[in-house]
Order: sequence, then C-alpha cells, then structure tokens
Amino acid sequence: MSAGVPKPGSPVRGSKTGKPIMALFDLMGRSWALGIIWQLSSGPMTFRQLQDRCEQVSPTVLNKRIKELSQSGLVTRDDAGYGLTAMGKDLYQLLHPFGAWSEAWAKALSDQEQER
Amino acid sequence: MSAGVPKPGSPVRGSKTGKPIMALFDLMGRSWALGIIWQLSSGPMTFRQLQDRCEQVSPTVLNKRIKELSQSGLVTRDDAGYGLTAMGKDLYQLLHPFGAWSEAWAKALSDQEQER
DNA sequence: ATAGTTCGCTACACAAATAGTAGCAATGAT
DNA sequence: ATCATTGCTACTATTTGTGTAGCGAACTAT
Repeated sequence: MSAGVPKPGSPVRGSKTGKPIMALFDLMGRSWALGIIWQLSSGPMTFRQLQDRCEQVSPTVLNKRIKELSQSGLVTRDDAGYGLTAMGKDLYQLLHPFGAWSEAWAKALSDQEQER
Repeated sequence: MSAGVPKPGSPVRGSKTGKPIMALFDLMGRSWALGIIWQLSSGPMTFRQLQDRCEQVSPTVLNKRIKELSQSGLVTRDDAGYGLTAMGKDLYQLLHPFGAWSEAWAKALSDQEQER
C-alpha cells in the first residue's frame, strides 16, 4: 500500500487522503527519518559520517531515507556533503524542543518505575 | 533488533545507546504512532472510533501502538475510552505546530512542481 | 605509475514490522 | 433470544528494515 515518497496530496502509507499532516507523519514515521534530520541539524556531513552518527544505520536504509528526504525538499547535497535545506532547517526548529521534552519524559518514566 | 517498547535508557530499534531522544524517535517512528496521538488530541474515543479516524488502520497495529503508548505513559483508557495522559497532551503541544507547517510544506512542494 | 584510502552506494539474504481480513468473546439493548 | 457493538486475537501476505560484503570512482602518497 505504500505509495513511495510521502507527498502531500497523494495517498501515502497508511493514508488514502494524503492530507499534508498525514503525508508528513508518514515521512517522519519511517525508520531513522527523524534521526537523520536531527543529526544533520549540526551541519553538513558525508554519507559515512551520517551513517556513523546514526549508530551504524544500514546503508540501504540511509540511502533510501536520503532520497525520500531530498524529494521532499528537506535534504540536499553540495560540496560540504549532505545537509538540510531551508525547509529542512525550518522543520528542525519544530523538532528541536523534543530534545528537552524527551529528557523530562525519561525522568518521569524512571520515577514512575521507582514507585512500583 | 527491536527491543520492544522504546524506553529511554535501554536500547531501542535503531539505537543501542537508548538516549531519550532516540527512544522517543523510535516510538514516534512507528506506523500510526503520531497519527494516534494527533487524533486523540481531540478527546477520548473508543477503539473503533480511533480506528476509523486513522483511516482503517489494522486492529493489529492499532492495538500494538496503544499498548506501546500506554506503557510509555502517553495514553490511557478510562470510561470515556482511550485518551491522552497529561504527558501525552504535553507531547501534543509540541506536535501541534506540525499541522500548520505541513500545509506550508505542501504548498512549497506544489509550487516547486509548477516550476518544472 | 601504483598502491592504498575513502567515498557513495548497490546486492543480497535474512529478520522484523505492517497490512488486511476474518471472526470470537463480552457487554448491553430490544 | 436476538441483534448490534465493543475490544480485541489469529492468521497469511506483503512490505520494510537489518547486516554484511564489496564494487567502481575519486583522491593521496610513494
């Protein structure tokens, strides 16, 4: 049922409507997609550097994600290597708060474990 | 390589370190996880209502996601049905801006298509 | 010129996740 | 007793991801 790269307006994995938010969720809901954007936020890097940063994600998937994210206008490649486009950086701005939130979430979960 | 429900501190799918942000990305990077939180933000609902809202996601996956999100402290169930916990609502606050962003993204992509 | 290194990536076999359909046990209303 | 609705579970088919090996091109050093 997958329809290739999630593109707003056309059906995507798990969504026949293609509502932009669903297309975005599909794109972000693929393995390592979020991680790749997260890592690239610290600046452009080579394929292999990116692979290392993403804890040895398989080249198969990395290449696939890169192609998808490129077609979605979030990632590009230039002399410096792979990096975020303006739109990609824009998305990262929304993603950034998740870092701090995840720390609080981690703490809440471990506290909750203590109680048991 | 999956390690069940992504839990900060322990290895997760695609991450051996278990850094909170990676655990969170793993959790969110599963099919329909984001969509479920998105839908539940509009209030509690039954299993089947949620399934309908999520465009007929298979019950297998929906049930799996619900269990994962419950264990992660983001979703609960009460008389009114399934709903977001306080922490879940908190996460949704971060997720909310993605709605508007995805619309802009959709527009940018279609404009880009016009140019070709 | 040649040998070595690093690069982006492809090929392939295996494992895991998801889709999609059918249907069951429990509950409540008629 | 019948029927509808609930939250699921079982099952198979397909898709997606993992993990390893290695190729061809580009660069570097000898």
